[in-house]
Amino acid sequence: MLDATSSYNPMDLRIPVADRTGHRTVPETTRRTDRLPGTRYGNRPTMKDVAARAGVGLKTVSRVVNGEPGVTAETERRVQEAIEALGFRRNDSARVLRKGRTASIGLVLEDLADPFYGPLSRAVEEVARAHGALLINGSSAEDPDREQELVLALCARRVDGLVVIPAGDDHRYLEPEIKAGVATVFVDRPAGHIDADVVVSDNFGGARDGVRHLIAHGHRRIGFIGDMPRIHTAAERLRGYRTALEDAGIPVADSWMSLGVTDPERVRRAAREMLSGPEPVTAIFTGNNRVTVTVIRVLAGQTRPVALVGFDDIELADLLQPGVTVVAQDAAALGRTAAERLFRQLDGTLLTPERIELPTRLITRGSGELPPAD
Amino acid sequence: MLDATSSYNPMDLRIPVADRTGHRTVPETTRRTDRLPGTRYGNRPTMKDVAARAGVGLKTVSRVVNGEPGVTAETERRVQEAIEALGFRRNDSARVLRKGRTASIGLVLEDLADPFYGPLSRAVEEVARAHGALLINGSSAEDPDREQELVLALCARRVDGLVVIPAGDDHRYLEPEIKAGVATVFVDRPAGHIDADVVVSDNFGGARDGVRHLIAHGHRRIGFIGDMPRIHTAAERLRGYRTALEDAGIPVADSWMSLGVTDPERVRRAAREMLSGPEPVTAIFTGNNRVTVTVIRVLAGQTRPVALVGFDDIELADLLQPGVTVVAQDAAALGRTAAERLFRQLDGTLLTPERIELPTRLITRGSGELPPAD
DNA sequence: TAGAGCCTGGACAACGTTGTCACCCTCGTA
DNA sequence: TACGAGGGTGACAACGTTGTCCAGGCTCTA
Repeated sequence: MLDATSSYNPMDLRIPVADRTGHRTVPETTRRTDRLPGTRYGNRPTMKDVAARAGVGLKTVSRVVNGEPGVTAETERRVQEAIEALGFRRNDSARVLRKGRTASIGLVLEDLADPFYGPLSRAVEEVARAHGALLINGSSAEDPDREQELVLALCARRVDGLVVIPAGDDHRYLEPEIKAGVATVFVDRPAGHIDADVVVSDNFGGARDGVRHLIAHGHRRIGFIGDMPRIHTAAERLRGYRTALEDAGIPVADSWMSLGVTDPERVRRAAREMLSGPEPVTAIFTGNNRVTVTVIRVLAGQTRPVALVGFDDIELADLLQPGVTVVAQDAAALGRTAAERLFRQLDGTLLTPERIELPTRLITRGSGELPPAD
Repeated sequence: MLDATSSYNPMDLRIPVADRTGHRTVPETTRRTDRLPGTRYGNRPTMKDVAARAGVGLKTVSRVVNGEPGVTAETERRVQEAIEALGFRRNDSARVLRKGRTASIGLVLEDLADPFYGPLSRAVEEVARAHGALLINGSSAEDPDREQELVLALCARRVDGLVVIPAGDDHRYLEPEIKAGVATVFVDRPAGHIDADVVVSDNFGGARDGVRHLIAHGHRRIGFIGDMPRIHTAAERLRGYRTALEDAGIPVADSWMSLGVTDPERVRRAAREMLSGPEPVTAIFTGNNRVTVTVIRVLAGQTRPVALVGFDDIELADLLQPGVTVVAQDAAALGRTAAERLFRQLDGTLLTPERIELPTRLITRGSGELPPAD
């Protein structure tokens, strides 16, 4: 992972999973000597330099820079002049060390490139901005180890708070951090084995309603294609699917369900399988946006019309023929709610962890209203 | 912007545009007293605490934590034990102050929620990760002031480098920073008034090819709907459009062009206008993904078929009727290339600023091959 | 005129870490 | 026994900022 040929070699952020201290265990050879003293920060001027040039004390410069009272207009002018002349900019690293707050929060999600997480991330950023904090992002790529590595690196940076979309299902490694005062909110999926704030969509209810919708339009054989049930959202949606069928007195056939398939090729195969055979499904419920998109492609190649309801809204869904009926969740609202709770934790106005469930919305556009064709 | 009712009040990151020092000018009343001494970082243990507990010197703890040689197995064991018992984690803020590198880079883009920037951002993150650095993201919302504010806040944090998708067209404010050693790469659009690394798509060539494609299919009256020409990409695409028409000897009518419209309502109106009147256009070239999506909706409501080529690929474009022909750019490649150049600057292996242009690709799917219907 | 009180400014320590350097101990050799 | 070499260890300063505290000069009043 580390590029040993590079001479840019900052502190290693990779934290071995077995190790909570944030220390490196990489071989000595990948390390480089420190930058020479005097070249740090490319020789940026400090407050001391400004003070010398303005002929005032160090603290006076600090006062001017921070807009603190107690400096005459004339002194302030001299200081400003020196600041301008030297191109001084306050070093927030030192400030952070002194003040104990970093004014930054961390967001660990699955994949920044996923259209579902973009709006979520942006919403978190906006709330952070409103509170004067910057946002540090990281993608876990659905890998629990990488999630932990990222989270602990952020803790070592002493971010004030964490918004985490969990990849793993055990977050006890965060206990010491939370105890030490790192505000933490889990989004989209709950935390594992620890008591923490959680903001999720009503995955169960949404999936159940989506499948009920298909049943209401006459379908009895309904397929389900979703992610690995070890992912909480996937499991909940599967549970909603099962519940809807059971409530309607429809026994579920194993051949209708495809779990844990995620790459397009396997999704295609799974869809084709449940659409063939002696008792093919007449409708499909898809467990997330990526699966939906792939299944749409498969259905476009079918002669017989097959009904479809997907979890997550997708762009242009209304322009397809037929329009795609979906169970939509509000990604931005998830992010916003989570971030707001985070800052309320930091305020101290929020004390007991809570689980918040945001409603989903069924959007009918045609594909979910097709009658069964058998 | 600052939430004065909140008791979480970290250092203000908003930097007045007229002021380069990073100091605050907000009214005194929004400030709070410092956290009480002793409560900083929620009372996290330091190396000193670990040293005391293990009965060793401070420096020995540092050595163990950093995997430096020269510690006996027995001493190391005692230190590790103390680390474990106290839940110590190294404070990277202090480390950063001492070492002069932050192992983080900043990415300022327009909107994290835009499907074009998600993959770009992810690509930058991956490269950063490979170099052991974290990524701090910020959205400028296409506001030059906000861009500058963000960039300078990141500089105050002493990020090692910056990847910037400019919103403004004057970046002289970055000169002192670059001189001070902050690596900088501009992506998607060039920097204004400074000499810096730039990675862009071939906006001119892509647009020209797209419009040529329409001309090759018999169109003579071709509309253009794009963003404000003050945005470099928009201007380049407009230039490509004009060039293609001129090369074909087709005089351009003002009524065919709609510039600077960006919100869906105005895009709709602009499209309808160029589709009505005595000499309606028979084809439209759209300047970016958002405009394309809106125009698709308008065209879906038209009885007469109108050809369409859009800049930027969009998801599901192949499943629409007809499929949408686009000029695609590779967002991930833009991000990757930029980030790699950034780290080469930090290496010192990259000395002179360069302009890199990545090719675009015309993807024909049907909408661009419709013949003119007049 | 003296004392009180305010305004301005600066010296100093502290935040938690790392680099430098010197110390001590052990071991091997003269 | 004395001495040098070398490995393990810790004291100390420094990174750049901010909070505390105090000094000196001023104004105002009794």
